[in-house]
Amino acid sequence: MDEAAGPVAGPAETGAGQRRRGQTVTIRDVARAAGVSPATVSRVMNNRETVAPDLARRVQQTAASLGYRPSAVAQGLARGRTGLVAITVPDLGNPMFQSVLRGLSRAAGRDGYRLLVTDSHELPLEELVLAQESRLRADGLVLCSPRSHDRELAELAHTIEPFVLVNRNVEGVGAPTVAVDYASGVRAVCAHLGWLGHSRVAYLEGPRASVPNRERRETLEAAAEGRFALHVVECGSMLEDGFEAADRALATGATAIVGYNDLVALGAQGKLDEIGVRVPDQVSVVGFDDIPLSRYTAPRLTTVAVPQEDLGREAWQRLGAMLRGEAPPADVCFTPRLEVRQSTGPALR
Amino acid sequence: MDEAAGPVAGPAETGAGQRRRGQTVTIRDVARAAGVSPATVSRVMNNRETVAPDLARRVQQTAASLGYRPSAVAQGLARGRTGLVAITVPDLGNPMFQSVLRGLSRAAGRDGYRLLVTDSHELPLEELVLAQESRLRADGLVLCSPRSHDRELAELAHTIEPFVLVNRNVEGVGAPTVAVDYASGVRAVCAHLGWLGHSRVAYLEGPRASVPNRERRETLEAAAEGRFALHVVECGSMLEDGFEAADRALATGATAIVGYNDLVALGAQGKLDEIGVRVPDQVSVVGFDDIPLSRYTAPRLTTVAVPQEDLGREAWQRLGAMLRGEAPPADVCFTPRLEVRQSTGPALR
DNA sequence: CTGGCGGGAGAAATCGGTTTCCCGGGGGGT
DNA sequence: ACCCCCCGGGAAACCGATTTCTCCCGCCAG
Repeated sequence: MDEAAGPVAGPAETGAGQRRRGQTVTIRDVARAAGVSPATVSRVMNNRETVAPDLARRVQQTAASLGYRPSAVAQGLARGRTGLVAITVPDLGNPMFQSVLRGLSRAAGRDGYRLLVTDSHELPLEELVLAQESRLRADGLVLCSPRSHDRELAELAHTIEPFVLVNRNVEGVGAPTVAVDYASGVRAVCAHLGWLGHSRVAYLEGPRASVPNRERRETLEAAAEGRFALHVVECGSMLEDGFEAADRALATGATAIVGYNDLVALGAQGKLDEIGVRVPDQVSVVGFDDIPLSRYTAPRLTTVAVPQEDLGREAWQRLGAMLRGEAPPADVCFTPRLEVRQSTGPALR
Repeated sequence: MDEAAGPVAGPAETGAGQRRRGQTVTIRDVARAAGVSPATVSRVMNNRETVAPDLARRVQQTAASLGYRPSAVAQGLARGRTGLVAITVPDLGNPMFQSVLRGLSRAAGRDGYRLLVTDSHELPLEELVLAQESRLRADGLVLCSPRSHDRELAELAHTIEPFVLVNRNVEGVGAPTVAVDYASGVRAVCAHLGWLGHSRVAYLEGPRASVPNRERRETLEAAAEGRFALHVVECGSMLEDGFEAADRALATGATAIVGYNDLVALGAQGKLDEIGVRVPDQVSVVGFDDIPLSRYTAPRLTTVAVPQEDLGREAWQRLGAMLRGEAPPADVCFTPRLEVRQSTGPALR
């Protein structure tokens, strides 16, 4: 229990620095202890070249010995930038968004920005409020797959600028956009299932507020026309939702189940396994996103692969540019790739 | 109602409130427009009772019509609190930490705090630097399963206070702690495997820097004494690591594989499936954490279940108390529960 | 009628840095 | 030898709020 064995403390305790309130060391304390002005300390801390080398060294030593660490908040106020990027996602528990997060985190981190993460819990109403609030504490915002209505988003757009939209296009909003052409993914799925001879397909529908969901459903409906019967089953976006919806999907007589996302598909697959329905022998299953786990389940999941980390990275390219006052790169739209694995097979006749 | 009492400063200056730099509406703009002092605007915005009702209303209307939104940064500086909590995790991609995050986010959110999330990418060296940096922008910190050495952590503890430790005990650090008694979990696993007749067990080891890993390994080694042969296989903390380590685990002749966590266990299970080794008929698999997916894989994973969201919630209880200046509740240590599912079975002789 | 009391609101200090402005001095050019 | 320019560094304004201190005014009691 060696208590005060402080290896750091050392030469502090100079008669100068009496703390007013807390024991935070301010720039003024350092200035006084080093016998210079706060301005000089600031210059030294920011590596301005206009300070004489020996003076700079002295200030640095003083700062170090006092354990001075500049207040990020005060810097934020003075500089007019916080060094934070806010990101709002519908569900932090979804690996898809985690990957986007990671991509963003890596890219922004390289430029010295940190992430302020907000989970809107799939609630369209809270979403924009949370986004606004986060934006207030950050320099920019990434709105990931927002569930809000176009109109509200457009109305409040000016309150969250600068921001980037990921996984969603909104008419009348001038924000840079990073999107995915899910429709082409859906068509690939249909072609694949058609080739395998499936004639009854069930779609496990995502949250009603989700725009990607609507897009997937509508594209499925359009592609199904004259090729196979499509049954839309209410579901959700999480594992449990898929698990519970599987029964209803089977009840439609479908031989192939398309999940709103991989979580839902895997949840359904779990249920099928539990009730002894073999995948893909009896029923095929398809997901969206290609979350890392899809590669490791048994059977491995056939899914529409989205370049998740790229989404985050591209988002930062645009947001970062705006923060630097540059024009952001043009909007980008990724074309997903159908990753055929083992959860799909010939239709059972 | 003396509206015209000319406190509106700018007589000659074309009366317009010209913005110096950006077009941010400040409290002074509102004050000028409403014909009051900034102090009064501040009082109104913070619902202080000492303002006459009609004046308050007028100020509110002015603020609204100008679209005034107080700067969170300036408030942070003036109030001495930012309303942010920082949390540092080794790997955001691990569902285990996501659940902790969610628990923390919910609990802290109820008290009006937002989360600043930092991923240390399993790098012990960066970890504390990142933590310090985050702490600077937040009012408190939650260090989740830190990989750093006890000594460094103890040395730097004062730079990140107030903070709470999750999933780790550190000698000589006065921080409140929320822990899990993994040792008892490990013993439960051993009892379970022993009962099933396993005599050769492989442990897929996590990151070297992970303290829970060391604890699990050592407890396993101790419990194995005289009961079964234990082979420690180098692995990691992610799906791919488990996938790649599975072969080496099999090569030891083990009939049961214990993964460092669920991801590793599931990765290994994926490999076993791929090479045609049946689980649990030929080999049993056990994980740690009980991430949501473990319930849905085929076969469903036997795992040591940790109350993940509770960890986050309890962490906030302690941090929140400290931020309020109260004494934090006593340290807590959860006892995990062995969740026996389908990935474990009798040993193949 | 007057002193005391209290509530409402403004002036100014403060929070902890950054940055502009300005001044004194040394060096170089003519 | 003189003048100008440049450079290092201090004083002070500023960023946008909060909060203390103070003042003014009206009301009530003596």
